[in-house]
Amino acid sequence: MASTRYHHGSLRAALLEAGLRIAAAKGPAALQLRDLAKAEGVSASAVYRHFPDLAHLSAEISRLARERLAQAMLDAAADVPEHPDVGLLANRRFAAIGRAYVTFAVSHPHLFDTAFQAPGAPPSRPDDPDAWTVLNGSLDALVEAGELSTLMRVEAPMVAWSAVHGLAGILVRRMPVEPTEQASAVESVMAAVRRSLSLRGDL
Amino acid sequence: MASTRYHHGSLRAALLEAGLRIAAAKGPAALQLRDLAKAEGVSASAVYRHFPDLAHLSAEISRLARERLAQAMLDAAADVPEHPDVGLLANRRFAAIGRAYVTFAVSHPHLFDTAFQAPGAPPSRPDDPDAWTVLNGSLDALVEAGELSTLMRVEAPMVAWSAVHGLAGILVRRMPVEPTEQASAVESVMAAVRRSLSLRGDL
DNA sequence: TGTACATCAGTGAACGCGCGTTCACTGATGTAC
DNA sequence: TGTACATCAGTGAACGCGCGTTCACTGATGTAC
Repeated sequence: MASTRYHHGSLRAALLEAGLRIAAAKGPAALQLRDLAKAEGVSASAVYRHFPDLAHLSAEISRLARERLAQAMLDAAADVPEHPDVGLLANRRFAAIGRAYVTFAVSHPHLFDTAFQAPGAPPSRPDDPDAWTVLNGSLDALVEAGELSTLMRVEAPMVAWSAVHGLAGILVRRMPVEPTEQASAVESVMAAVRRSLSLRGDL
Repeated sequence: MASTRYHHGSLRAALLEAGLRIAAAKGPAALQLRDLAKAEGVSASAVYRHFPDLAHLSAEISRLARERLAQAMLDAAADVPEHPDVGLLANRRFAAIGRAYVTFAVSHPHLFDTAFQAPGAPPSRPDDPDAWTVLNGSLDALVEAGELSTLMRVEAPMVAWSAVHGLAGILVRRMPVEPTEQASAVESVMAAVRRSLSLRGDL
């Protein structure tokens, strides 16, 4: 219905969506102004009605990619079924968000790259949701449930994030890991994080 | 002495060195054929005497960056003083190569990016030295010294590498970590890896 | 309700730039006799 | 030892391309009266 209109109506949002699509398919280097405009059937100069330049546009797309990742983590945590043992539940949710992080990276490697590429301009607003905040919320729940000591709580974010972020990066670039080993690699690293934080091993 | 000669003499090697210098200073995106040629005072087309195209040249530079990283790990291990307790020594060397990995990334962030960027072409020969091999050698030494179980040995490479690679990536992109926290973040993650592999805590 | 007009959101041609690459060439080097 | 010549490793001008961006413009929209 919007295809033949002279006024697009929501070009800004449409450009961001097209950017996510293009980035997911071809990687952040494929975010080119002319291609983004063409994807929406619009002239290249129309983009400048909504963004000062390409750097700002791709910064927004990068932020959206990070938000998708964070949302995948939230969704994974919400998918964990309720359980009377709140400690077990908190452990399972913590595991779920870690797994979701790696799964997102493997499923959408180009989007993962887009999320953590230097975007050339700072995004206009902070990530919402934000992966770091989601992780810390999960750790707070573990402390509240008495599953994680307040001492461990201090270093837990860096320990957990380093592990899953590194694993994600390794799997995305397919470094020395064969595809068959991927699943076991994920479980190995998740279990290692739990051991290093003295969390339960059996979930 | 080679500056005014019509024949450069060792242009291939010089281009690779210039590439490392440029990549270290400005990142892998700055590896442009004309700039590389200019850095050696040579016409752009001279490059084609030594490389089929830019993709192959940058693939070699990327490989050299990875080799530098691996060499930094080897050097760090070699710098650990000898000790009668071979178990302690193996632990210290393992810690040293992990620290060296992160230190290299923080000290040469652009080179770290260059090492793990998709280079557009496969390198002409395998990495030598190779970081993955160095890591595994270090783990073998731990097993030989009776410090690491053969069961843990299986998953140890992915666990250790994920942690340091992830930490390196986080610190390089300065995500939510303030500079003052960097040193403690490194020690936290290193200690976490040791705990997760049931290695000694006191080195 | 209808009309005038300011404002908004597009068009499309053009610009300048810098990129990787090609091409015909030429100076330097090494080897055969 | 000196010379002819094939080969190697450069030059430098040119090409085509695609990029982000600018500019004068015009069609569509909404608001005041």
